[in-house]
Amino acid sequence: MGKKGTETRVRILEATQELVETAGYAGAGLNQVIAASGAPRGSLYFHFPDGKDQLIGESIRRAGQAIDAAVEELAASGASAAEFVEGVLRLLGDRLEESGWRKGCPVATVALEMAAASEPLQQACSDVYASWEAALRRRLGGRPDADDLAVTILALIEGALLLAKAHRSREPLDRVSGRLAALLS
Amino acid sequence: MGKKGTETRVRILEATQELVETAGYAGAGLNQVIAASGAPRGSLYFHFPDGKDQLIGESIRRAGQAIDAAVEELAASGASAAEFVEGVLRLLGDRLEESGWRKGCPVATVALEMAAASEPLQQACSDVYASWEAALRRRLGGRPDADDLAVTILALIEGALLLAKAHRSREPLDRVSGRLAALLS
DNA sequence: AAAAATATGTAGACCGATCTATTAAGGAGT
DNA sequence: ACTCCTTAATAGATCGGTCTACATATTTTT
Repeated sequence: MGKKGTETRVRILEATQELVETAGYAGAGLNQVIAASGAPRGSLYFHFPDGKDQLIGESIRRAGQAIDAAVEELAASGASAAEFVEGVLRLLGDRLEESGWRKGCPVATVALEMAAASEPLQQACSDVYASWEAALRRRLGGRPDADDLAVTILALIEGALLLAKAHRSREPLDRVSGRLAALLS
Repeated sequence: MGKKGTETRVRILEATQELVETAGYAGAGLNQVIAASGAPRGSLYFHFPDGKDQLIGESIRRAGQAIDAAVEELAASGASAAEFVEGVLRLLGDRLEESGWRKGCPVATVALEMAAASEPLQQACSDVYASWEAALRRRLGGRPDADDLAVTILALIEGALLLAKAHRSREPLDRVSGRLAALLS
């Protein structure tokens, strides 16, 4: 794959990521992707011959990895487990607010839309969540209840992010932050 | 409003509720609503002259009240706070699994899709969440940290429901259930 | 009570816009 | 010269929404 080709491919993926996170699978049109990325229609189908499903599937996995990397970085520095999770909530809250309440969880909307529709996309979302859960479990390693706790923390983060987006306010994130100590005691 | 008219209005709302919960705002087409409800196009626009936004707004609020009523019923019977929340999780888990992983939170998908789009719909979702939060706060009444706790429990429920739908499995709900005691201690 | 008049609701054809996807041809890079 | 990639026209389906004609209740008038 040539240099130019790879660049457009990435531009298309980035535009898709952005649009899907804002409007979901059905709400993000390929025409919008084309307009936002600057790539023409034919290029889209050259790089993603299987169409919208392939495009969004790849963009979901890509977004998942980006969050994964950011969390992994936080995991290395944080002191206590509670401080680490607080850091994640702060990071996601910043991202959400700075984007004008558009960028919450890049997977959630598609996961909800596609749970009963496209098998491959449902799988992509499931995989991303599993990978985040694994990252949390590693960070909480050692505890006897690390499995339950990792799922619970992930649910708490996702739920708080959902409420924050719905209310257009950081308050849910902050309030949840304050209850972490009890959960991780 | 005559009897017949009210009946079709309700049939339309019920069909909308079902479709929106499965596919979201953009994914639920009015043609599908018409087909599922059996009502003709003209009736839809007679009962909901402001179109799709009005239709989905009303259906969201309606669905919110239904969940509210179910939770209120549970609140009366449950013994401890933890047992009460466990009951809610069991109820929602049953609903989700029995529907073939289609019916999770009737508000979440639209809330995520519309946070940065339609103001009235964003408000509708925000209101429904606020009313659920108030119901939880009432049930937890007395505790000094009831405010924080209500938001945290709601986030936990929403997050667990999201993960359960994404993975098509009750496991997240069950694991979260097991950690409630620590949170509510 | 019968008839006329007025709401109330149903029915579906139709509109322009937009959707995803395909196609055949040509330009750019190596 | 040959592959990689872009370009834009186009297809066919579906989208939300409007419109007119019709049927069915409900009330008003005689």
